[in-house]
Formats: sequence, structure tokens, C-alpha cells
Amino acid sequence: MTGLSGQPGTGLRPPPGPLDGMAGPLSRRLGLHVPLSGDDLAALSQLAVRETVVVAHTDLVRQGEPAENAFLVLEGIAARYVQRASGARQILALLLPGDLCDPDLAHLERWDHGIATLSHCRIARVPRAALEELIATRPAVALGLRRTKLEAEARSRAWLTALGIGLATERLLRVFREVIDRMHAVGLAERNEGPLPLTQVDMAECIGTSTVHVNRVLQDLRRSGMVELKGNRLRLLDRAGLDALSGE
Amino acid sequence: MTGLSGQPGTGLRPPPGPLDGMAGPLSRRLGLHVPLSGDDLAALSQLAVRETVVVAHTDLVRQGEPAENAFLVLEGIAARYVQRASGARQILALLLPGDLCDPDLAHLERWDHGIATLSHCRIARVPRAALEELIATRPAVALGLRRTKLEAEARSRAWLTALGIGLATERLLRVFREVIDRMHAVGLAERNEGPLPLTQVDMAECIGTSTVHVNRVLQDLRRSGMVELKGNRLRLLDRAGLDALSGE
DNA sequence: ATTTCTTTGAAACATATGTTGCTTTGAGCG
DNA sequence: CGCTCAAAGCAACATATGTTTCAAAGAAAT
Repeated sequence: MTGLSGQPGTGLRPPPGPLDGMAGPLSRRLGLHVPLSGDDLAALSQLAVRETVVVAHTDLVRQGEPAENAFLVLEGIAARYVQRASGARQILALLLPGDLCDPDLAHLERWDHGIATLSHCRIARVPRAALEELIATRPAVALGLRRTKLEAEARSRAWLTALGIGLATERLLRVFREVIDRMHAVGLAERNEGPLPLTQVDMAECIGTSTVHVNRVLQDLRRSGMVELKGNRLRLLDRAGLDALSGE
Repeated sequence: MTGLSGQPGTGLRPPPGPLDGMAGPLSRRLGLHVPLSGDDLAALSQLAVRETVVVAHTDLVRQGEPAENAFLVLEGIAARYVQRASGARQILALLLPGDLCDPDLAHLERWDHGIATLSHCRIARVPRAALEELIATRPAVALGLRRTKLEAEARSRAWLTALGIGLATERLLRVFREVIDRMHAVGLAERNEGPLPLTQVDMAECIGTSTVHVNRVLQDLRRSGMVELKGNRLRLLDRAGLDALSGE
């Protein structure tokens, strides 16, 4: 069990129909931004198609491929990343359960970045047609998606800022905080404790440093009693100090 | 004359009517992505309102302010930036002539970042209502704006990647290349030479290093004959070497 | 012209981070 | 069980970058 978190079924169980494990995280995330009716929820659950389980560190979309359909992360952590010719990779954003992978991007002819799983994941592929129809017919869903996207863009600005300004320690703490907070928001983590199915290589690619340095920083954080990380389980021990260290 | 580039009047002198110096850079930029009819161009020129000249390093929108209307850069260079409580600033994106400052952002209640001029600028404020009507009635314009935005997002990903992966030299060269290329695309620079009305402090905030280090890197680039920069005028002397150094 | 201020240039030293190479641990697997 | 391999931990050294400080050069103002 690599990165699979607590609750499997989580509430709304649709009778026999299409799996709602799918609608689960997505509707929970949209529900953070806009109230959804029962019809909305039902429509969302209809999106379920081509659900697959994918092992860690697998490409879902490779850089340079033509743009096809969208993805939905159901379980685990995936990431957008850019890979340079040199082999160096930079992670642009984390995709957590309930994250719908930018349909707008499909308007680009080709992906200028890739998407890969970091942990073991459960993924659904969403056909663009179904998604567009949903947006056209369900205003609440459309609004929720728009707001979710704005939130993602804001997060991307914060990510960029951290990369430019902060020291490695701060950047790493921000990643920890982001994962815990966002997982918590959809009920997949406690307030200060949750799954963190990332290798140190993944973390390095998130914060733009070498793996060795990630390890150094991690040891420091452990020694100072700020953080406990063991076997993909993360605990934030000093939330106040952490929030101070990792900037506003 | 701080940052105003070569041409003061730049051709198109508007008779008495609504200034078309405004439609100029905007329609030229949109025209890169989609063909525009005469009617489209006329409609675009109608957007002209509240044009102002702003001195270098002035805030147009401050972080935390409520979201109001959009901006259009007519002349000069402005930037989106984030300012930390520590005082450190990180520039997220450059706004060049013809750049329309993200209308979608207005859906956020408050700006999570600021916008400031870097050089002397000519700026127009665009009322949201007029913009939305234009989008509703002129499909070509709407499409152009969408594509322009996708382009900006792609640029933002590249910016983030450079910040995470490259050395300071590479990052600085990317900024140079971006300014020259984009200015060139709207006819405000030659292929390998153009205005660069940025101080070394601005550059440092772009690439996430100290001012001193920017200076060091600049000297190196000059010594190696890669670049010539004197009084806001930039020349790229070895385009091939530059493209190699600054990564794909 | 003289002053004042911003921008640029430059040196010396402190530190964060990269690199290389090796060891230890732990998970999966025959 | 012991094998194998990826992940984690760790040390020593090299380098990129930060910090502080000061001088020189331009630009704007009087």
C-alpha cells in the first residue's frame, strides 16, 4: 500500500451504477467553492470512464504529445512537470485527489509539459466531450471548475514565488503544508498529519534543489522537532513555527 | 528619458478620435494568434479609456486591493509581482506593450499579487463591462484573447522551470531573450536588438537572485561577448550561443 | 557647474547548495 | 530465508550565490 489514503468509499454510494469513487473527490473539491445540487452530483458521477490504477512514477501525458483528453486524480499524487533536454525535471504543480487536469490545456496543440504519477494512483480519463457538455448544462459545476482553476493559478504564483525567494527549508515546508492542507480539505488527512507518498527525489524536483540537499534539510527539520516523516506518513509537529518559517 | 523606447509617436497618429495608439499594440498582439477583421480592429480601438503616463516603479495595483478593472500596457514594461512581508519581491511575469492584464483575475475577490511599472509606461485602464461586451460580440477577439492567455500561461510555466532548474546566467539570458523576442513580435525591436528598460534590481527580482549577483553575471556575459547592454539598449551578439546557454 | 540621488561596478567574506561517492535501510521477490 | 534493488542517509569537497560595504559613473535637480 504505497500512497493510498484512509477512506475508500467515503459517503455517497451510488447503487450499482458507475463508480462514485470518482465523483467523490471531484465533487468534494468543487463543493469547496460552490454549492452543488443532487443533480449536479449525479451528473458528476456520470463522468466515470476508463478508470485505471497506475503505479508510481508513470507518465500519463508525455511532453510534446498531442492534446487529448483530461485526467482526474482519484487517489494518490500526480504532478505536472517539465523535463529539460539535460534530464533535469521541475515539478510545476501537484495533482491531488479531486484535481481535474486542465481541460483548457487541450486548446494548445501540444502539451508543453508532462503529467506523471508520483505515488501509486487511481486515475480516470475524462473525455473532453462529456466534460464540455457538463459545463454547458450545469452552471454550478462550471462555476466550481472556474473557481477551482483560479485557485490553482494562485497556487502556481505562490509556488513560483517560493522558488524565487525562499531557502530550501522554506520551500520544502511549503510543499508539506500544501499537501496536508489540501488533503485535509477533502477529508483525506488530519489537520496536522497525513499521507506524503513522495520520494526525496520528488521533493527535490518540487523545490528545485538536489536530492542530497533535500535530505540534509529534512534531517534538520526532524532534529529541530518541526516535522516527523516516516514511511509516507507526515506529521507537522509545530504548526505555528512552521507557518512562520514557510513565510506568509 | 528613462525607459521609453526608440519611437515616441510610433507611426499611427490618431486624428482627434479615440486614441488608436491603444488598439495598436493590443491588436497587433491578438493578430499574432487570430485574423482580425476591420470591424474587430475598430471595436478594439473603442476600448481606449483613461490613458495615463506613469513613471517607472509605480504600483498600478497593490497586493490585497479589491479587484477592479483591467489594464493595458501601451508603452514600456510593467510586471506582476509578489511582495513578501520580509520585503523581498519576486516578479512573476513581464507585461509588455499590447499585454492585457488578466481580466479573469477580477473573479478573485482580492489580488494576490501586485502590478507595477518597471520603466516609464503608457497605460490604459479598461473597464470590465466594455471588455466583456467585446468578448461577447466579437468572437475573433474572444478567441485571440483566449489564445493570448494560453500563451501567457505557457510562458509562466517556462519562467517557473527556469527558476527551479537553471543557473543565474541562464535565467538572465531567458529574460533578455523573452523581452527582445516579444518586442520584436509587435514591431518594437529588431531581431537581436531592442530596448531593455530594466534596472539590475528589476532583473534580480525577475530571476530570483541578489542584485550583486546580477551584476556579476552581466559582467561575465559582456566579457564573453554574448551580450551588449548600455543605457537601456540591449543587443544579443551571439544568438546561437545564447539559445544554447539558456536551454531549450 | 555643483549637488544629490540612483544605478552600476567591484572586492571580501559567509553560506547555501551542488556533486561525487559510499553506506545503510527497507521493501519486494524468488 | 536471503537476494536484489530502490530509497534514504551521510560525509567531504567544489561552487554558486548571498551579504556587506564602498567606490565610480550617470542622471536629475538646483
